[in-house]
Amino acid sequence: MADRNASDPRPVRTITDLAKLAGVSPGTVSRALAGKSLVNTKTREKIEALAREHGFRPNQMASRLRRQKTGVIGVIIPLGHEQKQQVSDTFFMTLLGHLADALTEKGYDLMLRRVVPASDEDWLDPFIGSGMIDGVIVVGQSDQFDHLEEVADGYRPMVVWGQHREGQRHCVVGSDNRLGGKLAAERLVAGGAKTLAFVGDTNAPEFAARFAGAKQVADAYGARLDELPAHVATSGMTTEIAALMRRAAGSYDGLFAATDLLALACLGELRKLGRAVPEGMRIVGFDDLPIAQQTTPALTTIRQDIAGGARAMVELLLRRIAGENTESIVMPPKLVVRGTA
Amino acid sequence: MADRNASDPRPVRTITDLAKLAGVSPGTVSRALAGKSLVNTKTREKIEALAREHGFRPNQMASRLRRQKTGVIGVIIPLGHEQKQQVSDTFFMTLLGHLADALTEKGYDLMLRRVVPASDEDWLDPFIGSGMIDGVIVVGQSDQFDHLEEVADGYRPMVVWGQHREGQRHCVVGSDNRLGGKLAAERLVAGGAKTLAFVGDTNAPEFAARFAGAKQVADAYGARLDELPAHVATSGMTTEIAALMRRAAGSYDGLFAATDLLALACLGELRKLGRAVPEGMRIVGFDDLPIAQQTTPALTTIRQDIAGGARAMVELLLRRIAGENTESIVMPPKLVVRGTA
DNA sequence: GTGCAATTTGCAAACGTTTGCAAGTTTGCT
DNA sequence: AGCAAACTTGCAAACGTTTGCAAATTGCAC
Repeated sequence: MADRNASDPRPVRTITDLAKLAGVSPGTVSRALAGKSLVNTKTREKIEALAREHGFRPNQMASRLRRQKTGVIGVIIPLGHEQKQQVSDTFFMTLLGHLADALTEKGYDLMLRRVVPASDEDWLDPFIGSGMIDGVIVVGQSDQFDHLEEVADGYRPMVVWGQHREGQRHCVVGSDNRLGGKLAAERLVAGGAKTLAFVGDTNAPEFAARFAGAKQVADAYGARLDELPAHVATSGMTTEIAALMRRAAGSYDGLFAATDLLALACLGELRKLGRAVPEGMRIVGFDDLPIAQQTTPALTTIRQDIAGGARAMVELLLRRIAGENTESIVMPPKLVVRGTA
Repeated sequence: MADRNASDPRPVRTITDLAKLAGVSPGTVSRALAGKSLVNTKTREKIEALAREHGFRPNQMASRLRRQKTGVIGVIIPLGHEQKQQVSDTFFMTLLGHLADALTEKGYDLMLRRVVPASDEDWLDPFIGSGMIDGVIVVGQSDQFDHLEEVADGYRPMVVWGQHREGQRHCVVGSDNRLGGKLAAERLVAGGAKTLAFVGDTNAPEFAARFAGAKQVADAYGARLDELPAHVATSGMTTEIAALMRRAAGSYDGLFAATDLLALACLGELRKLGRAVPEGMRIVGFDDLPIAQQTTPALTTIRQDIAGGARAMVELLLRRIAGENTESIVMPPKLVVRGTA
């Protein structure tokens, strides 16, 4: 408590202050605090003690400027043109949580930015060129596939979460959405469903792939698969789904929802309409968010390994920062059978 | 496209490079790019054009060091001692989303850090003292109330989300949890419930206040209110709640869950046990997360204004950074009546 | 043309670290 | 003792900006 109180006449702010106090040069203090082996154990201990006593921390801004390395990874979330689309999208937020953990573990800090590409052509470059971050993770491709390709040509340390396309140039990590779609459709068909509907907006590449996979299976089994465009915006989603379900309840016996959240909404609406699940309507979701276990009946869904994906993105990014060239990673999703299909 | 391609032999990296190109001094370039009025319109335009052409952005690290201002706000999420407690806690994540929006709007960047105070005594100071952030927002008090008080004495630009206690020294924004608890209990009692249980861990100050409020009402109406300690960890929560509900189903006719997520779990388990809601058991949650609308029956709950809270925190923090002294803000929650009570 | 104010610019000193190099010190060995 | 090798330390130059001050330029009125 000695010198730490607010009335301290001369707080120790810089490494030079501390050096004077310890009777050594700033350079030595720097080395001591950095834990380098070049400094005598006794002086190091003295300096460390002094630093602790005065609550001194070297200024990161200066350090990072000098070392030309920020120790910060930018995480940028492009929001679709539907303004507040994913304000609280559980999936992205969960991914973000895991990213934070993975980055912390590797000693990096995380700088978060949410942007609306539609309203700002130049959404990625200012972040990249700011000199504030060593690399960037883009969470979701939104409708910016081409722009990402372009940026990737000139900026190496970038990893994107999203859908992989043959021959693309930006490094991406994501699930095999097509496979996921197949698994979902297979499960529905296996349960006896013959007329299926895909609930979701196929403008997003991920969703389009899920639909394509399901379509392939449906065709193979001679089942029908229609597209029911629904938006993932949290507010208003309920009423949209309600209308959709009223129309759909009679026409289909199997639902493949692009997202657990959508599946959840469908489930709720169907129940209100008195339609039995899974007997009258089988449902498969996508993501396997924690809530999927909580519904009744619990949601049958396609599991994405979010934590694993986050770890993979971080690892890839660090390798890229180190100068390596990395391939994209496509992770296989898994069918999780519960009560709705 | 002229000089921007990768093969550019001498990229324009520093303000000095650009200065040479423009035939002026670095100082002038700096002033021009900063939009100061001290520079001739013609030279400014020339410099701006050049900057655009070469895709030049001044290095933020250097700028911030020099100006002693980072333009970054730290957001730190203390995780309870139950390690992965809120890995994907929807409430905190939603709050985070709104914080990101509010900060962006004010021209600040957001630096995210998640810490486990239990395993690291010194979780807040390194962030504060790093010189990387102009201020910090702490999302949730966890069990660190005293530590926050201590830090607040020496560090002004800090705002905390959490529970307000009479005479506390750190600036806090949060809901009137006690009032929320009262509203919940009142609703339960009004529906005819006589033996109530609070589901949640009262070690967290927020939850304790919710319990206290409910207790007060229960006492006033001569109803019973027991405490059912349950943890909010996402994994394992389901089984814990399952056990709890098996024991509770017979003994109570009203449940006040500390969180919508808990309420959801209870609802699911009770349904499995064949207990009718709300007829056999009335339930009130807390938060009013989007999912609360999706359950069947939809969840009656206590609504917190998350977006408003986020905006308030940011505004308060900026005022504090500017040197003002600010009072805490306690926001009144609202009862949202739906199907479970 | 001269004088004086108003504009524009350049100069150079910060901001607080890190680090290559060289000087200084200790240690170990003959 | 003497000398080389190993270990510690100090010095000073970066990192890329911003900004107070002074110098240079311009404009304007006399």
